[in-house]
Amino acid sequence: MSRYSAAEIEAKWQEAWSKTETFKAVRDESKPKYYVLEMFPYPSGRIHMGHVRNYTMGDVIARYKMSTGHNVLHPMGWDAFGMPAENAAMAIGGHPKDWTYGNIADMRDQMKPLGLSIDWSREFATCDPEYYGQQQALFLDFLEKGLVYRKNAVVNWDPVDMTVLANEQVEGGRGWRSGALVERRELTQWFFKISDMSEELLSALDGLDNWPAKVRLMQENWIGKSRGLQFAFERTDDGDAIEVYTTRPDTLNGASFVGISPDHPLSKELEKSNADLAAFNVEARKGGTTEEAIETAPKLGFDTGLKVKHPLTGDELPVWVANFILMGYGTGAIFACPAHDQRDLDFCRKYDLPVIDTFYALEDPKPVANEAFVPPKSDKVKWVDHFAGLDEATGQEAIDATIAFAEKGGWGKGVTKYRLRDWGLSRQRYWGCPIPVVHCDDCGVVPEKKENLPIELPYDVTLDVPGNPLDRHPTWRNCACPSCGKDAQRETDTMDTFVDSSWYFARFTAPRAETPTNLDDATYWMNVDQYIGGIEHAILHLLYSRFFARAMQVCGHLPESAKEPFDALFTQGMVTHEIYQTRDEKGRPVYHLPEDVADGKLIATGEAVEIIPSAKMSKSKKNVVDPVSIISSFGADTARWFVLSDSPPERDVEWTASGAEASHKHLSRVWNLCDKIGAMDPAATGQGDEDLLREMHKAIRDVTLGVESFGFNASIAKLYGFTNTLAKSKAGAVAQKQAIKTLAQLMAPMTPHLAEDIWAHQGGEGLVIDAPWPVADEAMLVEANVTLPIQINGKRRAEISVPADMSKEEVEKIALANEAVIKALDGAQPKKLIVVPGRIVNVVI
RNA sequence: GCGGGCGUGAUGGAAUGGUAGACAUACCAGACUUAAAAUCUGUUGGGCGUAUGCCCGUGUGGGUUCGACUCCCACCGCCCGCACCA
Repeated sequence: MSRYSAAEIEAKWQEAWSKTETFKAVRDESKPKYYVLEMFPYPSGRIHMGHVRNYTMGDVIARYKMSTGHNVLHPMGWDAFGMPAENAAMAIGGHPKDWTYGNIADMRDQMKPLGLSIDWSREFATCDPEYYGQQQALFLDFLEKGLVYRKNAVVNWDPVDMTVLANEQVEGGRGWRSGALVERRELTQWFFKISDMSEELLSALDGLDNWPAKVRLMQENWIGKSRGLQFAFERTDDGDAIEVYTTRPDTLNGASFVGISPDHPLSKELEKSNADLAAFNVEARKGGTTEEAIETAPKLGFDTGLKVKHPLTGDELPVWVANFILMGYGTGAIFACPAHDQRDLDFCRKYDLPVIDTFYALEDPKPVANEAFVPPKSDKVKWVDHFAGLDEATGQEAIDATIAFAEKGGWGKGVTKYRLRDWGLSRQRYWGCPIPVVHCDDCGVVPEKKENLPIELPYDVTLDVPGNPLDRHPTWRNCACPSCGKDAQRETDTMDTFVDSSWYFARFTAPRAETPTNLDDATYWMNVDQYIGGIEHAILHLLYSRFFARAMQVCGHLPESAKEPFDALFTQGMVTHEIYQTRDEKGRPVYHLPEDVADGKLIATGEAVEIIPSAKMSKSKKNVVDPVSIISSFGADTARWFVLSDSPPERDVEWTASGAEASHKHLSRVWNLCDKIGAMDPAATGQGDEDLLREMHKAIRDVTLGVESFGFNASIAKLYGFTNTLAKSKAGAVAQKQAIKTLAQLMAPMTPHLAEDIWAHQGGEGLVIDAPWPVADEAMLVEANVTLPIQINGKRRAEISVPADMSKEEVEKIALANEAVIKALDGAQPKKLIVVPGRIVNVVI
């Protein structure tokens, strides 16, 4: 008997698929199309287990759909622009382009042995000029349609390196290289007008039934639609207005001060003549630009000395500058109601400002001390003295009444606002798609002509000093103005890499087209029927892609039907691994590679290691498992089988060596089983043919259900079960052969190479990938009898076996005649008797 | 800080509001073997008990229900995102 040799059969079947061009996607109107896409990878140079899991899931879907008669598009590409290439160039020398293309070649080589059903003829990288040139064309189209504009925005500024920093380059408020305290600084930058589509992007979420509810909710919160009151406070000194926006106008009577952002025009005006305020603002602008940094920074305030008049009470309120007020949201000015907002309360306690209660809990009317009273807007509360005449009302009722009251009085109006900001796409970096515009002294900002695209990145750059090398390139910047022809200068900012990934799915439908898309191809292949990727992309990437699909439709690059580009979304979990650590003499952790550890001890020294379970794989923690070494020792099918088994796809899966070995053992077992059945006398009869086939049909039903509902782990559990049944079966050769062939088909999406080999071994016709998916015979699934548990007061005490179609009344009779029930009742009548047909009996005593 | 999620044996996990622990790992025992590996078989949530069986048990505390891992409230822990990481 020969042994299961993954290396041998995997190479063989990959060659067979390649020879027949099985995975080449060609338009075919006679079949339903199916577009399955996994989020494309960043070419770091090494694939990791997370990739294996992500692409295997997509591959299962793709292969399953092929078997069910679909014309499948399953492409692959590279999200190839971005900072790591520049960082590598700075750290180890070399050029971002060479580094990136080298990594792509390496990763492709590592990925191909997985046997994925990918149409490699459609492959591209976002750093290919053919791709980013079309992206530049899209930018110009968006510009023409008014979907792109320029305005000022804040960036992280490193005052020592004199360069813009990404958020991830700010560590604890300091630049990662220089260690200097980071400042927020304004630059003129390009923006996509995504906020114009806030309402559309929000309301269309309702139609995304096949997206996880949590992702829709996260997007909804991110867009952040709010209804509030906009009105002005009048300054007592010169009568000028300070416009504020509030979502809690009902608390207006509890206002204790008006707060403005350090970047509010009034604050900027005042700091010119107020050195103390100027110093305060410098301090307030320190730190990173992230919302997290701003929200968690200590709350600081500065009393401007100005006063404003409360529009209702006429009281004077002080005007403070506060570091936690964002210029980018609302009007950059608020009024604070400390009694009903914890942040305002902390601020007022710190600066000794008054706290005025505007409502109390119905049953507990006590003034606020050090904890703000913030009930849900739907709770009824008791109002201290509400101007709109309310006594007991919910917050929402009071908000509505206040807005109506303000509009009637003419001093304010109800306004709908969105938290969603326009998408800043400018990056002061080299390794990205150049923004195709030219700055001309006479004509201003001029779009490049489409015939001059792509505006290619120059190769001759140096990355040895911080900053954007395009800025200091001697000649690349110089060009002729596309409008007047005079000497002009190129824009040196490049695009955010999110732009690259916001339309690649559309490009895959016609990757070599001379325009961004080919409308016929896009109409045929779009939408993506199943998109698969990490939950970390739940908001930005997916929201930006939804915006792009709409903007591309406006420009005629996508059909109307493709404006929600992803019909179904699945977010998969990570692959984790234990971390093995010891401590050095100072107590700092020292990490060890999995291969250096056995039985909880270091192999070299025998020292015991601490084990941290279920940690995200990371190089610095040394808990990475390299798919390449797994494939070379066990084969791709084992790796694929393992990452699908055990954990549900949306959750993290922990890689364990024993689990991988067990997967391999199981596949060997299946292979041996195939060998054994193949050697049976074709005429041999046995016992239990019917039972085996019954189990086979149940396996077909359950495995299919698992694949269709992303329950791959459940499918695999069923396949284990069915394999065990088959291994123990004494059935005749015909039934066993049918069973193993069906097993091969059911395993084919997960372990395609092994499945092909078994299929061929058992004389299956053609390739298993081309064989139609088996269909469960309903008649074989019907069970004659069911086992019903009998509960007494909700606890299982006995069980009975009854015909599946037995009436409720008869089941009741049998249940009451049960020994355990009679004993428990002890002659009394049951209080209640619940019979759920086919499920359970509960006797309440 | 804000938004979203997760929490079940030694371990990964299963369970349309209906028998908690399917399937797998690990451990233990047995078969085969001169022996080991490989393979096969069996046991295994905790406690009490010879046993029929009984009690406890799904992060913690409450609630809804005939019945809760599942629904609701509060808390604890961990993970993801927070607009220049991809």
